[in-house]
Amino acid sequence: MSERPELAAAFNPAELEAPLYQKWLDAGYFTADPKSDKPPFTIVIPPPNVTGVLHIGHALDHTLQDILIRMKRMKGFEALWLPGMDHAGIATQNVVEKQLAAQGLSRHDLGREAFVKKVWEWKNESGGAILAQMKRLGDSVDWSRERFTMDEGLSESVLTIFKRLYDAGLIFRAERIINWCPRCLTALSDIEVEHQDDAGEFVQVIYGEGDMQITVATTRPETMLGDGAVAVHPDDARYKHMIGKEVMLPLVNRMIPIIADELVDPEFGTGAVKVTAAHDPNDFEMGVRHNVPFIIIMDEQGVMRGTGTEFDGMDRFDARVAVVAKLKEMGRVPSEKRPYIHSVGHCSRCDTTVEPRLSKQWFVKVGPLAKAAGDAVRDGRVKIEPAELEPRYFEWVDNMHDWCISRQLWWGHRIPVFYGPNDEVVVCGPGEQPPAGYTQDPDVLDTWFSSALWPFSTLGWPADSDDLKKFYPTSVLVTGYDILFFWVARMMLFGLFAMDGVQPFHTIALHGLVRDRFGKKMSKSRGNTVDPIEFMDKYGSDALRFTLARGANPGSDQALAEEWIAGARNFATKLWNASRFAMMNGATVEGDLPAFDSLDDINKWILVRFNETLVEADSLLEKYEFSKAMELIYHFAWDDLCDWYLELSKASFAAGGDAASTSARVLGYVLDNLLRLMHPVMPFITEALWCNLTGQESLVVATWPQANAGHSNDASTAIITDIQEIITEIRRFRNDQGIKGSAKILARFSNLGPLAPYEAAIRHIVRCDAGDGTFSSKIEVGSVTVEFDLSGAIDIKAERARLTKDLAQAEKDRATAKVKLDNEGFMAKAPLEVVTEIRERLAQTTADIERMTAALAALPAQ
RNA sequence: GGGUGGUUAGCUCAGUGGUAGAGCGCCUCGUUUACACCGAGGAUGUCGGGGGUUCGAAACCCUCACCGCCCA
Repeated sequence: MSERPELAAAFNPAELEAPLYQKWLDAGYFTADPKSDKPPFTIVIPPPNVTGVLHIGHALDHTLQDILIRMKRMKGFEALWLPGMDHAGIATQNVVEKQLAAQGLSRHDLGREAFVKKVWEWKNESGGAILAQMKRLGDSVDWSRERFTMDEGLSESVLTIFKRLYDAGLIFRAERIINWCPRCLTALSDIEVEHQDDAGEFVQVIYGEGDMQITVATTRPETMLGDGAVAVHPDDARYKHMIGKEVMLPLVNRMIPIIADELVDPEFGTGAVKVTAAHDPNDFEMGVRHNVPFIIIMDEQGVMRGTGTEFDGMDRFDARVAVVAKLKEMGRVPSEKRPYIHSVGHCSRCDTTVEPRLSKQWFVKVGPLAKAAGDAVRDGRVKIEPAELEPRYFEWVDNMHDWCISRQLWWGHRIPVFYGPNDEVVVCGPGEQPPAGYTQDPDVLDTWFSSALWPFSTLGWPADSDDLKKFYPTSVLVTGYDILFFWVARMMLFGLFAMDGVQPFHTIALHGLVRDRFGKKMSKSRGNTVDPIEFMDKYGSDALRFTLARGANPGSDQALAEEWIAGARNFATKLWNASRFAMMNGATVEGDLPAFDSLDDINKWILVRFNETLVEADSLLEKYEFSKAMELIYHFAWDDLCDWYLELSKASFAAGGDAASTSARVLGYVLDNLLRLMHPVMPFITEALWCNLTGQESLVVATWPQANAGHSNDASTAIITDIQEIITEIRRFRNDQGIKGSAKILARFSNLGPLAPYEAAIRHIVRCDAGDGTFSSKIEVGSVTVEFDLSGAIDIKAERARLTKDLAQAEKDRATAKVKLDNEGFMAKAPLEVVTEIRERLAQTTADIERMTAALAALPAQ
């Protein structure tokens, strides 16, 4: 056996992790080679915001990706995990604007060019804090390929796709109702708007004079100043006679028509709604249909303008109060409901109430693109895991609205559109120049526009690069279901278009959100957020990773509590100590593994159990069933290996000789392969242990464990199960009798049968010596009898209680079995193996009852 | 309003037709030379309510109730 450095007595992740990561970097293990003969396996990281820090959701997302990448790397794939960051338009601009504000400056004081320069400076100095944190977590990303959505290559991709879409008629400019954030002063796409239930008001207002009066109901009374009509349902008997006539709009004193439109719900409110075509998406639609004027009554900041009333200059919410007060004075408010809980849109970046606003913006015409994106999933080219989330995807891509892509910001990809003196429009692709005298559109593109190109822009597109040829389409996209629409669907839209119908990924593996210990959503306002860095400091990255992987059932949220992570740390410690023990006893990978048939049942059994665990866990990991795979591995390592195999082997290790060296070789094999299997989820501790065990350089580039068909279906499993049962019964007996754990007692075994070779192992575990004595009490397990010499000190009361309890359970079980077997329907229709099983149960419980009844009778009365 | 997921042990969750499971927590015992970040033993559930299908239902169907998420 070769010399190996002794393992530290205690597992100390804090000391272990950073040097190991550096070692991996230095060795270049994470760098993928496009010229390799190996089949590719590619994941592009969901690019975190350049402003971001690692939160627990990233930790989950990255852990799952790293598990897949590390596993595939070991399986012989050319594994590429491509890292990078998103420029995060609004978020980043906000950060820098805040810094300026601290100096009393706005971005306008600097001017556009200087401001953008400032943002770049900020990015270079303070951006990307998350990258160092990813190293802490152990992400095996290829740092040589790190990308940024604003870098040169990606900017070229943006220009290229913009022009192609424009030329294909899929990008257009139009005046439409868009979501406007009066604080960020920019347009937002539908999905940048979060709907919350807010406490508002629901006010009825009487429009008109004399005979021509109609009462409308609204949650936004201030917008009445911009009303162009009143709408009712065409079949509404209450209002049929008024359709086509005009009413007086109060406060403004303008005559507006009453129109009929199917969109109006006669059941809702008064059945009559005001139509503010420039400030509400539904009203806009009706406005278009009925030629209602589009009257803009607010400026960009949500201040009332141009109504020609006393309300001009008031903030929209102040105006709401003032308008209602005035209408009340006039006796025009017959009813008012407050609070009225209804859904209101908020800016996803700053939470300001969104203002629908008529505005000229650039849009992507999503119809044909979304159709292709839907079809790619429908025809199976792209799989969504878990499949239960497919309906959500379809619901969205099949009903997608045109995508507003222009943003009134300075930080981002500037829209490559130039306007001539007579409103000519020229779109410039990469390297193209506009005609002299043309001016560029001042707006930038939605951040998600460049993110949508991520799976191929990062690989060199539009150039036909080696990377693109080797690594596209990517293998799997791993992300939270919360950005299925923001990001995933958009990559499908653009990927299929740009890559001539080749999908950006084969599989979309969706995970859920990390929630607090009670399953509540984490939020700063609730104060229930957790910091993954803190957990890594305290328990190690492996523990955090294992916890998150163990909680990750496909597509569903997971609760997380600090104790769970402590538990995973305990598991790591267990693994450490078991490995130390194994190596103290000479566990080795040197020499051939002895022939399976030559082994005793204990060694056969652990090989069979490992093989089952490997096959099953491997298949689960391939199906993105991380939680179930972790559960299997955890129980194999802790229960089978530590609690049973190591304990059962102690006797032979203590005895030394051939048996000990055989077990040392088997143990070396199991440990070697278990560490390989666990490496993707716990890379640090497994690396440390495995290198120590095998003397090899690194587990990162070791091969994945091979299943061994020969290690299966063996009678050893039944024998070990019997041994476990006997040991458990003896332990129960000792416990019931109040015998101290360390105390050795005399025992005599009879009828051990095939278990006879393991008597020493059993005795060692349950601390029962052989020898002459007075064997006054006994237990029976199956056909085996164990008699004890308790020097007459048996606790009869405890023994009777135990037997009585077990007897009751056995009688209950027998009754259940009997009912089934007496049931003609069951006997006629149940499958044979089920009937056989119940018959066996009946026989077993009957025998148990007989035995326990006799044992009870034999107990001295007391 | 449309869609969708859920309701199983104190808590968080597995369990898609054949005697109810895990982790954590709880109780008892324990300084047995890997590990107290441990070991051994134990307690705890008419599987949300009601109906149905079936020899057999936590699981399949219907219905009700209550939670959640997405979209409008």
